[in-house]
Amino acid sequence: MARPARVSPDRILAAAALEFAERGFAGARVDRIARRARVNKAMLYYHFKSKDGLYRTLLRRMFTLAAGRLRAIADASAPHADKVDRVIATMAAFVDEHAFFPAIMLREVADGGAHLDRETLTALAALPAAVGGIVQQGVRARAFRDTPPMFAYFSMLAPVIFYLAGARIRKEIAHLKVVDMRESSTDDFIRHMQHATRRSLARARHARTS
Amino acid sequence: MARPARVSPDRILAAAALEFAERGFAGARVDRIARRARVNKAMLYYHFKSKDGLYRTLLRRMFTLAAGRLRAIADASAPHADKVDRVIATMAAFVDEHAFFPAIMLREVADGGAHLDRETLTALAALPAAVGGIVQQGVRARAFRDTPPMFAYFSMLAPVIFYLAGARIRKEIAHLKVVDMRESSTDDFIRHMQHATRRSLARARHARTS
DNA sequence: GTCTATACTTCGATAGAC
DNA sequence: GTCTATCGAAGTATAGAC
Repeated sequence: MARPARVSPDRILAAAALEFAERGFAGARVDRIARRARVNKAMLYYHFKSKDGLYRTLLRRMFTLAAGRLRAIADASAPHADKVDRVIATMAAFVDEHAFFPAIMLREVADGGAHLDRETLTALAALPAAVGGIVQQGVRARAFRDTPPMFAYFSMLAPVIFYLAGARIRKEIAHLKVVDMRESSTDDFIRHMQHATRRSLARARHARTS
Repeated sequence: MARPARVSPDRILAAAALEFAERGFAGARVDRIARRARVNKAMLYYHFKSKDGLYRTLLRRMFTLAAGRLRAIADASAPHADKVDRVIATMAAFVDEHAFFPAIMLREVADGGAHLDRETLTALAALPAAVGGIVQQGVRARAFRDTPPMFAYFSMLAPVIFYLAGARIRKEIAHLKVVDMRESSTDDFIRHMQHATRRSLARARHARTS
C-alpha cells in the first residue's frame, strides 16, 4: 500500500487532503491538487478517474484508519472510563497526524454526505459505531449512567472536531480583540473534554478530578 | 426591516440561506438562488452586488440575531446554571427557526472564515463572547468550577450544532443499517446536553439529575 | 506512466433596453 | 426596479503523442 514504487497516488492523496480540507469539495481545484502534488493533472485522472473518485478514496482511507483505532480501544481490556478517555485522546492524536481531518469531517456533515457512495458512507459509519459500542459496554456494566450511545458520541467528539477545525477562525477572531480568545493549549482542551465526558457518564458522583 | 414594500431582498436572503447551507459558498449557484427566490438574477446583483456580498449580508444578520438572544440571557437575572440551560435551549430554538444555521456554521469554521469581512467576523465573535461571559459570571460567583470560558463554549454548543446539522447524514447512515442510529428526539438530545453541561460545570457534586 | 493541448461546460457578472 | 442576452473567466475532463 505504501510501496515506494508508486509515490504519485500517495502524493496526490496528500495534496488532495489539504485542498479538500481548505476549500471543500466544490471549492477544491483539480489543477491546484495536481500542482501541490507536483504531478501532471492528467496523471491525477489516470489514477483516480475523477475528482469525485479522488475525494471518495481519500475519505474512505481516512475513515477506515480512524475507525480502526477506535475499534482497537473498544476491543481492549480496560476500565470503561479509561476507554472513553482514550477515545478522546486518540481522536486528538489522529488529528495531530492528519490535520486535514476535522475540516473535512465538518464539511461532510454539512453536506449530508452528498458526495459519498455507499462504501464510503459505511466507512464513516464505523466511527460512531465504535464509540457507541464503548459507551454501550459501560452502560451495560453499570459503570455509566444509561445514556443513548449516539448522544455520548456527539457530546464527546463534536467539541474535539470543532475545536481543532476551528483553529484558523479562532485566530482570526482573536485578532479582532473583541473577545478574549486567548489560545490555550490543545492538550488542556482535550483534558477538559475527558473530564467533562467522565462526569457526564458517571453514575453517581463523578470520577477523580485530576 | 420586514416592510411589505421590498420583498425581493428578503426572499433572496431566504433562498440564499438554503442554498449556502446545502452547498456551501463555493458550491452555491447564484442562478439557483435567484430561481429559488423567484427573482431575476440581475435583481440579485442589483441588491447585493456580488455573491460574496449576499453571503456576508446573510451571515451578518444571522450571527447578530443569534448573538442578541444569547446576550439577553447573559444580561438576565437567573441562577447561573439556569442560564447555561437557556443558552443550549436557545440555540436549539434558533436552529428550529433557522434550519440552515448549523450547516453554514460548520462550513464557516471549516473555511476558517475565508469569505468573511471584518464586520461579519465581529458579528460571529459575539456568539462565543456572550456564552463565555455567562460562564465567567458563574465562575466568578463560584457557582461553577474554574473553567476556561472558551472550553465551556465549545463543549456545550459544538454538539448541538453538530447534531442538528447532521440530521441528513445520520439518516443516510441509519439507512445502511450497519449502526444503530435510531433517531431519538432532538429534545432528548438537548436535555442530554443541558445535563452534561451542568455536571461539567458544577463545583462539587452535580446538580439534579432530572 | 507521463506530458501538452484543448474540447466542453458552467458560472459569476454586466450591458443595456424598458 | 426589472428583464434578456451575453461576455469572459474558470473549471473538469480527455485526446493523443511519447
